[in-house]
Amino acid sequence: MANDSVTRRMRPNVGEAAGAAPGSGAGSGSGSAKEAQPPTPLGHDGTSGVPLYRALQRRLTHALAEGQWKPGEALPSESRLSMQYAVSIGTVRRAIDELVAGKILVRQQGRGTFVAAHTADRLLFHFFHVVARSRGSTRSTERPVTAPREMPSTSLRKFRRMPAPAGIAQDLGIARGAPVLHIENLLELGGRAVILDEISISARIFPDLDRHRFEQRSGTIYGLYQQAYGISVVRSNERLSAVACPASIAQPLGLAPGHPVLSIRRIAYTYADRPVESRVSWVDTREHEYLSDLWKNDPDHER
Amino acid sequence: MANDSVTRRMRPNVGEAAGAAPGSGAGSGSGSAKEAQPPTPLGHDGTSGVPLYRALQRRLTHALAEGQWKPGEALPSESRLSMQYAVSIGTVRRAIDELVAGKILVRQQGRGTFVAAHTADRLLFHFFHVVARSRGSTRSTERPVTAPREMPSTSLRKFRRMPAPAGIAQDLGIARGAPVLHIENLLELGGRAVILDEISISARIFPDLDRHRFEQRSGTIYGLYQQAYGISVVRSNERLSAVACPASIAQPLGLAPGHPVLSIRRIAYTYADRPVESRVSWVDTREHEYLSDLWKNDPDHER
DNA sequence: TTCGATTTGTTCGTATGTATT
DNA sequence: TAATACATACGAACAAATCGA
Repeated sequence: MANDSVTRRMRPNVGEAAGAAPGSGAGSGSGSAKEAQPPTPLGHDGTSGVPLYRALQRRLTHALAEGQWKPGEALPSESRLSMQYAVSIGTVRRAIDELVAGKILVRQQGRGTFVAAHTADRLLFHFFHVVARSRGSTRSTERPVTAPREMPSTSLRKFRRMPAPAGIAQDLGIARGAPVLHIENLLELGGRAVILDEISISARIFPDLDRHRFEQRSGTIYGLYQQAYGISVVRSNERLSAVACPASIAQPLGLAPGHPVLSIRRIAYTYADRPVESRVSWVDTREHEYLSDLWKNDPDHER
Repeated sequence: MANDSVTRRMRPNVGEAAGAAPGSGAGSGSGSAKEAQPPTPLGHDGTSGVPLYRALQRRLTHALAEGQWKPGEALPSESRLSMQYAVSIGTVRRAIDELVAGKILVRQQGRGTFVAAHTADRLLFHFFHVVARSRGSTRSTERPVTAPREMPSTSLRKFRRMPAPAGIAQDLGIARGAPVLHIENLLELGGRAVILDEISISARIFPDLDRHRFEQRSGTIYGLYQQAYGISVVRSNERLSAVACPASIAQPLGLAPGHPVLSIRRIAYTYADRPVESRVSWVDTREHEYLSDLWKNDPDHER
């Protein structure tokens, strides 16, 4: 079998929680420790039942929530992280794996691991589920569901500050009556008004956001949340129903009142499952439909 | 650096594609080959750019499609698979990982890895997305979205054989006019008719399925497909829209014709993305809604 | 353009922990 | 108790992509 020089570890990190003289360092030869940060061991006594990689994952998630690395920025390399946290590189990879699967991080071979940013692409494929109605999905060519999604153009219709109604307060986890910003946004697809969005966000989380700033944003709304307020929407939860269109909604959509529309109640969350936005979308599904591909995964979604 | 005794491998499996005398077996020491099956190396010349674990994953998927292991049965253990395919156990785990994530396989520590079966639970959490309308999602208690789903009771309304219309033929990837079974099923939730399903399946894939066999099934419909015909639905794709309820649908649902209903077009697929079923569901969303939790993952969904 | 350093991706191997039978 | 099987963790080597000198 050869090779007994390997340090016979027995849980490397049994230093109990805080404190723990860093220099001791088992594993990975003593030398070359120059310039290296003192390792910040995970508080992990091995008896807790929590796997190491999950503890690290949690640590990374918290760091992300605190904005330690900005969207688009690179995390420290895997080898650096493995040193900083005194775990093996495999454990680091495992911790990152799930964050990548959740689209919170993005890995690029040869470059690094990056915090996912709210680009138009991401929005389209991860949060925007309304597509042109397709009869005859091409088939035969193997790539059935990469529907040619289209970037909507938006126009702001209302922007006002108001006290949170009960339902929205509950959605956002804030007190009833707390100030919220209520935004009404009309979305066009193919030159046609298709969706009316009613967006509610806590005014405390988005201070000094006003009509002008909202309209002058350069990218998507979630991009604005992220770039201007450091809030990354990473997940959303939607409940759909078919209802008769209220008159106030019907008008901007060019529908007769009472016409069936798709009503979507979405709650959008940031890192620690904290709600950020409550949104009701009214969708005219005469020419469009809601696509729920639960789920083609994305094993091979090149590009 | 010490330790040069490690076998200097250079791609173990370079045996070129088919044929390849099995006995030659590079890697994994010569001994202990008793009783072991001759390894069936993956045709993998290392230059193809296809990772080993993905080749193995494909191999496993094909084996599943052929019914090599029945639903509920255990696969060979990871160590056995690693011997059979002459890859490391880590590579086996990696290949299985994605199948587990896709709910095609289920791992149980200490027991084995099993082919997912269509139990009621699986149906409810993976394919059935209509839940009672919730105002005030409990919040506060950390487990927000494990909605208390309810098993629907069903009653068959129609069962007939007919030539496939164009749209359904396309959905199912069969010739127009080929025989299909068309099934109409009414679903009740809480003693109330909520969903009308119109199901279309190829009669060639489900020979001798008749009204009686369909009604006498013991479990879910997908369970019937699986147990009686060896066809496992592993994925589905749904397109939703809001429409005015046709009279023929309105009647069984106890709705006025023209009332808004949610229309869901689903195509259900088996292993190699082969379509199995085309279904249109009409949902009365006055007391229920469609839940699209894209996606809470299921990192910690104990139970 | 080439080359080397850096970083993620793949594969192997080993040891040990924990659940099941 | 012992054997089996999956789960976690570590480490090594090499492949492939990227980027700057």
